[in-house]
Amino acid sequence: MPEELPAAYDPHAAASKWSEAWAEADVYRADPGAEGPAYSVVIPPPNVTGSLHMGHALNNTLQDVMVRYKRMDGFNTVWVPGTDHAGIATQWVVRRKLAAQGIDYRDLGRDGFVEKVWEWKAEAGGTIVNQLKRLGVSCDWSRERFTLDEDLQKAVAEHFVALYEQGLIYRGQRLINWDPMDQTALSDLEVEHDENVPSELWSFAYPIKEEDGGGEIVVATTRPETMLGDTAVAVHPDDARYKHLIGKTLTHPFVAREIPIVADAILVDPEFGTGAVKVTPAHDFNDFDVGKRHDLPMINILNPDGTMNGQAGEFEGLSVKDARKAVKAKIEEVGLFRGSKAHTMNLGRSQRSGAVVEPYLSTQWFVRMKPLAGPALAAVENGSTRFVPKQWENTYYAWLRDIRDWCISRQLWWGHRIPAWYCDDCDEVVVARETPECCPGCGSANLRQDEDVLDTWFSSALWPFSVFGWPEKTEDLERYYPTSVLVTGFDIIFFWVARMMFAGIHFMGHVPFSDVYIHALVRDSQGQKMSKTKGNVVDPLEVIERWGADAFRFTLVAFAAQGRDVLWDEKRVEGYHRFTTKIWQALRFCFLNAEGYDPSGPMELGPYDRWIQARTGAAVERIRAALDEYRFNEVATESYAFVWGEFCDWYIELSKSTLYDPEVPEARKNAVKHTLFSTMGTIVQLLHPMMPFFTEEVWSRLPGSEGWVTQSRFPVAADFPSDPETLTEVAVLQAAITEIRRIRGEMQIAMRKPMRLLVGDDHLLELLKNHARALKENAGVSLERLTERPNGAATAVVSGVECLLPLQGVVDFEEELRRLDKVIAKAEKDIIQLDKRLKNPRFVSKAPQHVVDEVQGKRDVAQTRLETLTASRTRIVEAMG
RNA sequence: AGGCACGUAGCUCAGUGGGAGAGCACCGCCCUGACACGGCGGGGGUCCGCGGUUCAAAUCCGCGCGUGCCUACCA
Repeated sequence: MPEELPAAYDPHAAASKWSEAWAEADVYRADPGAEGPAYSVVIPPPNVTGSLHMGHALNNTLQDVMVRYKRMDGFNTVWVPGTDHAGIATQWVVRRKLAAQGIDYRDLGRDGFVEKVWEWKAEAGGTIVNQLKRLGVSCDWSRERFTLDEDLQKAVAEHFVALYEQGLIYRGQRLINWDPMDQTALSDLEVEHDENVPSELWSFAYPIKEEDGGGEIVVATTRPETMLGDTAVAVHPDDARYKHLIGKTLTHPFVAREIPIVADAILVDPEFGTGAVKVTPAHDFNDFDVGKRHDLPMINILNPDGTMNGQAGEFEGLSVKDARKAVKAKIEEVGLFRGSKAHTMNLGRSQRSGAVVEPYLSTQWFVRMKPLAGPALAAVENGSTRFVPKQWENTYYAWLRDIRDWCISRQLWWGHRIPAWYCDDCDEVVVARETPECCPGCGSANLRQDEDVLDTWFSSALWPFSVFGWPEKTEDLERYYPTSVLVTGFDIIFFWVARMMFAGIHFMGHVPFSDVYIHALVRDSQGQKMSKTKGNVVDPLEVIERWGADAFRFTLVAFAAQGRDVLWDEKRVEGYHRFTTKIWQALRFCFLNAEGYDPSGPMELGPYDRWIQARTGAAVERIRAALDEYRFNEVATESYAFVWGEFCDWYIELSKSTLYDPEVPEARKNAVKHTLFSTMGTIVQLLHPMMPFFTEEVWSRLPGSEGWVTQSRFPVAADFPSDPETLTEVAVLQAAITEIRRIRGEMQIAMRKPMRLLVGDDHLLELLKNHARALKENAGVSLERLTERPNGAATAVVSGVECLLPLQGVVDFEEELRRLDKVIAKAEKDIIQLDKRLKNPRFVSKAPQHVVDEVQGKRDVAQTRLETLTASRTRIVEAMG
């Protein structure tokens, strides 16, 4: 061996060695001035305080595969990494941390708290970045961004102010989703719905005023406490039961209020419940609309913390839960209770805190979505951006077509402060990029900035261009926007993808990415979503610890079939770890046989060398095609099949017959040695996007390899000459070897027992003669011309030609008889099946000619085979007497 | 309620109109000079069910059953 080759690959040593080397040489730093078409990718920024989970690992591995491939393929490639400030999530984490130290975050005040968050960010923010690095991602770390970086804050301010100036952002009092635990507004998307929550449909009566004829009207509700905020009861205008009551007045039993009975065909389904609906405009989205239609008062009965406020009268101060109990008790006490029945319903909860979300009347900032959604919709419809797999386009369409205005203000301290100021001395609202000195309305200096921050996704929407310096016109922005592909999970198509689309189109005049690759969720092997509460979370770093990043990444790629969830199974990682071992062993083989290798010496390619070259070209083509179409699982399985199934199983084995043959001239041997090394080189190039550390380690040891594999040129199929004749010839050889091995296997004849292969057909004999040594070494047979039929022989049919393996003294004839009966049965079955089609006149007349010919050809082959085998059987029987 | 996926070997999954595939698991033989983390060979499947289109269906269409996910204001 020309140099010391360790017995096994050490993934951890290689990982640290190569990540340091690459970082030191700065090989992944993008240069906008360099040549090549741009290929740019921005990372979906993980939460800055988060840690790497399987979703991140999958997401970033797939991006890295594409980025490394394109970089090797001559593109001017940039992959911008970064992290997200993740408003609610991060605030929540720090709040809890402080609470654990006995500190109430509110005591710190806004500035003090924000300072604590920055401290935490400094401490924890590096975690996920370092974990990503361990995964081996080839990000340009010099371009790392954080969504709260100063220049990104500028971008967000620009975004907000510009939309405001264009009338696309407004401030208004609306019913919004309120999280009483975090005490902040949420967008519709941040509310998750628990399905089929058991509940009760509880009925009570509102007394009709005496002057209006007295009596009562019964309503049903799942939230009795909201009756404190009722300002009407609605019935269907056509409902005969209630028609006469429309316009009558009801007396509220607990608060000094009279409420009307109104007719509303939109809200009321006469079939449901009693057909009469209590209306609480300030605490229910439907009722809010009813309130607007009928100009009803909107009475807010809740405090921000979810307790009842002064409007609730005697119930003030109670939590929703307690108020519900108390209201029910009181209604029963005054005799208005009218029954209850079980009911299941959906319950909205805060995605983050889990608190039951209350529809809540409040003044917030909103983005007017309709004008922005239109172009974002059109861009996908007209193909400017395509989703892979395509089915996700429907999801995207559905949401944008039915979009509602986006509530972007959050009552948090951590995030982008809303660039709006209110004048204390007049009603002026100032929305500005820079802090205004004084009120433009009255000149007062008493300006207060809005206390709230913006929805985190409001800044994420800008990510594909803010990371490149927008709103400044930078060289990066010019060169790398729009980006090439966005790789992300389907769970944030609405949150993020759609919003980047309209922001990109609106501000940059161009979609932010041409492709959106949507990958699946990583689940456990039972198909369950991984979650801490279920305890089925797999930590990617532990997997890397056990098997190395290369095998781990390869597994993720192999699992990433389009449109299917990844059901994690660590056995697969073990399998792909063995794959690296296998390649390592192949490398050892190369070195063990490298003696006398002269890269510049004379070379004469043999058939096996030409064969593996042609096969390599075919593999390159398939792997490139799979990469180009994001068929990641095929990239992995095609590579695996080629390396193991063709290079190791066949080429290396066949090469031995050349290398170990003293008759073969040196030039042929030199060509084999060269082909071994050069094919190893191609293999690690093909595998590099998936297994960066391993391939760099192998590459570094290959004689003649220059530089780093990560900077080498991705293989091109055209560089590998196709050679149909050799392909056919070797295929015949493989068929012969396989056939003989099967006979040996089935008849339990060990390889070390030599056998003779008798071939009568001249053409086949000539062909096989060229491979006599390969036959000897791989099938344990010596080749002879068939002159006289031996007494009792096994029959191998190779490309339609009968070949005999004399069994005299090797095996019991009974064995061969049993084997023959089996293969004869198979041949008969084949013929019956093929005949079924050929004897069908409609098949012969209607199917394309080439298909008919193909079937006929197969039938002929099977027929010959059957006849040969039957004849052999007869002879065996005769030989046995 | 609507929408979208999915249902193929024991397990995890490829396979979108021409005789059912891979990996793992299983069985048999083999420690042959890269590799036993290996080699060679083998068994195993009403392609969820029913109907239809077609010369031909795992593949296209319809209905049904099952599973998962997304969206939705039924009080």
